Amino acid sequence: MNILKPTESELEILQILWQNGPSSVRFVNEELAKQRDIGYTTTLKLMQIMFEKKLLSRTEEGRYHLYKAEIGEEATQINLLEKFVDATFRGSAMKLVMQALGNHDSSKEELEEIKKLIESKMQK
Amino acid sequence: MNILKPTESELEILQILWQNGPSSVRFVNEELAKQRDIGYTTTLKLMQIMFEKKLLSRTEEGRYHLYKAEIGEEATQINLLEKFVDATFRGSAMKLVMQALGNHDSSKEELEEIKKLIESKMQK
DNA sequence: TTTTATCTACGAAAATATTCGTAGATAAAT
DNA sequence: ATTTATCTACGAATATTTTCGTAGATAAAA
Repeated sequence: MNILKPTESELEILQILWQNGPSSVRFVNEELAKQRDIGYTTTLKLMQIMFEKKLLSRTEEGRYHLYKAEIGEEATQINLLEKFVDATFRGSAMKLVMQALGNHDSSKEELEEIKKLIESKMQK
Repeated sequence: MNILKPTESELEILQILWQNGPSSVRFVNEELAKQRDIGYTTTLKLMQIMFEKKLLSRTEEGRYHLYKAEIGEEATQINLLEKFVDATFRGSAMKLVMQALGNHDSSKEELEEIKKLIESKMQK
């Protein structure tokens, strides 16, 4: 569907919408403001631009708008991951995985889950 | 040492220097030109800016300069990975690993290597 | 009904990143 | 020795992203 790469600010907004579902500008702005300084009209403008780009859709709910992410979280992650692996790890997803496993603590359950995935892939 | 986040163009240049060792602007430009349209003075300017930011160092070799990456490849990867995981996977490195494993083919040897790493982590 | 608060639309400033033209110096080629 | 090629430095134009002020509309409060 969408091949656009969201900017950093856009991704922040998408995250909030993915986590909370369709939301008003006011709500998104308040969430963003928890993380950093940002004015209401800044958030509004960003979301309007994203609407033009079709990254978001919106419905009129009385006087205000309810915005909804038009691109899926997982599809976007895959898309961005692809580009990130190319740019940072010269295309080697394995290098990235090793790096991520090496530098982030993870629970036994998570490791177990990954192990299972690997074993299933090794079958083939 | 360096906490700066290189831009996309800067990362491209760093990759070339990491792969080829200290290089002239001319060489870096030719490598970049293989990937996309870019003029010599554009590359020069980028590298001069990176020199100012201390991302690169340089030595005078006769009439021209030899540039060298001042930040390590692995340290940079770890740094960027950290930010990427936060921005794209809300901090869940495991999600990223699963996604990367799921969407990229990998050889039995590579999978074996990862499996070993996981097993060694599970010991603890 | 007048004031106050809250929303959208819009334009433009500010910040950041990328691109390139021009000038001056030096080496290489003719 | 003159021309040509190649290098650096520098400034500025472009492009992209982020930020916010202002104006107009409508609802809520006083």
